[in-house]
Amino acid sequence: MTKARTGLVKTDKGQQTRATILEAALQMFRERGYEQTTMRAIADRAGVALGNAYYYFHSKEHLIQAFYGRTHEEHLSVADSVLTKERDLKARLLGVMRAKIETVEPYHQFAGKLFATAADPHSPLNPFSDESDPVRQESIAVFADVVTGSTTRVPKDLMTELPYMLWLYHMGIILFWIHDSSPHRARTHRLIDRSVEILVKLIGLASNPLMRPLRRSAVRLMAELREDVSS
Amino acid sequence: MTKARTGLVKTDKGQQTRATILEAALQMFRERGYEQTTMRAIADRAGVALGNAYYYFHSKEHLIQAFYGRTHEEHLSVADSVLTKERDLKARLLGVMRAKIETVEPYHQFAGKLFATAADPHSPLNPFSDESDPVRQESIAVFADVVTGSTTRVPKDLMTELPYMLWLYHMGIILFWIHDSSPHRARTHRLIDRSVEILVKLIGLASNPLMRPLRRSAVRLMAELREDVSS
DNA sequence: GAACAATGTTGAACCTGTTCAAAATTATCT
DNA sequence: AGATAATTTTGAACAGGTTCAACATTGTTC
Repeated sequence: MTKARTGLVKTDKGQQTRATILEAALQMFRERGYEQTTMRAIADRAGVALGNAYYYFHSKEHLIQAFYGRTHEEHLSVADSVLTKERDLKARLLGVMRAKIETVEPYHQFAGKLFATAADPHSPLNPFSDESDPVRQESIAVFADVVTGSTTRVPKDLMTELPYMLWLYHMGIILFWIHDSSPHRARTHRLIDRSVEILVKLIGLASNPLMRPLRRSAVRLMAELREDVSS
Repeated sequence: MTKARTGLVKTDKGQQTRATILEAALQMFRERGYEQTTMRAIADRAGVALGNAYYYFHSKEHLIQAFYGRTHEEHLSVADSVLTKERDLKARLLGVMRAKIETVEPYHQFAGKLFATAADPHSPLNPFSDESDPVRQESIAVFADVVTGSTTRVPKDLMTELPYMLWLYHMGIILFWIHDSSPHRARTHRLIDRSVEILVKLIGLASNPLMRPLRRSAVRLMAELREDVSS
């Protein structure tokens, strides 16, 4: 049903051209933002014809997806180095979240457009879409690791859903970050600090027997949420 | 800083033309979706020249804003009738949420694009932007009413932030609804049922002295979130 | 190496959102 | 009414994303 993978590359030369175009695009996106960067300009800087850019990227939006994958990989590696060092849940979550923000910072200016495109359910960039499933799964796996690799014990039923919950939480933070125009993104950092603290408290509380009914409803709710997404 | 109000209307005739164009637009959006509807087609159906549509709506996106305002008003009135009948917090919140979904249902098909546009921080449609402030404030006021008009007592510090929290929650539900392709939007309705139940439980728990520290951090977090938005 | 197929590249043409100067209409004033 | 100003309407022109048929290059087969 969904489109084929972006870009038809069968040759080394093809690979090379594709990379050149992507490089040109990301560079210009950083320099003058998404809107201001014209497909013609990208092709020019890459030294290819306009049509050639479309041979490798079905649309201007698909260039965003490439960016997506790139920062994602970067985040994976930075997050990984945090997760091998720390055992404390709070430190782990904090580290991963900070890594995310830092990874993505150079693109703050055009991240808005990115997210906007991504919000459209018909867009392949949509974080809930089939097409972004691989990236999403990896992302969720990171949050699973955050919890399982920590010293905090989590009730089994919650453990099933917690990674996805944290992923959603992290999407919320990204949303805030996009709107954050404070110097050095200070507010986002403060928000992360505070929200992580609360989350960790909540996760701690979750084991309390008093919390059981609430926890169960929350878990069931999440399960349903996920079901909808993947169907 | 921000643009003047959409559409410069000084005359009855102007008002009339504006309405005709908006009507044509919404109708076509419903029929074939946002993307498929061309500004030229809208102008045609409204029986005016292309440029004239732009005289009343600065851009195609601004037509969405008009739609926004319209469903908003409709929701206000439906919600109001619920809030005068019911005293029980759960029933009130449930009623308001269901009213929202029903109001917005006819536009499900192009709501995706709507939300996508809205997600861009530079867009005037952005629900956090100055330009949508009036609508947002009214919306938040509804949720304030939901709580204060109910029989449930809420700690004062929480009460300050709760309406905004509920508004955010409602945005989340809308986001889910947009992605919901189940028949009759069954999943969204189930999600509302379950999440409202949880929320009401949580609000009940919030008065518990044990919850005080957590509640306080949550409130402070929210206050900060809002601050960022309005600055 | 010649013939053929697969892959990559080109640029003109198309579509649609948007702008704008000029024209038409309507309101206001004397 | 006539003159003048304000408002509304027009359509041509522009810009940038996208498509596509033709051309060029590279790989494969005999």
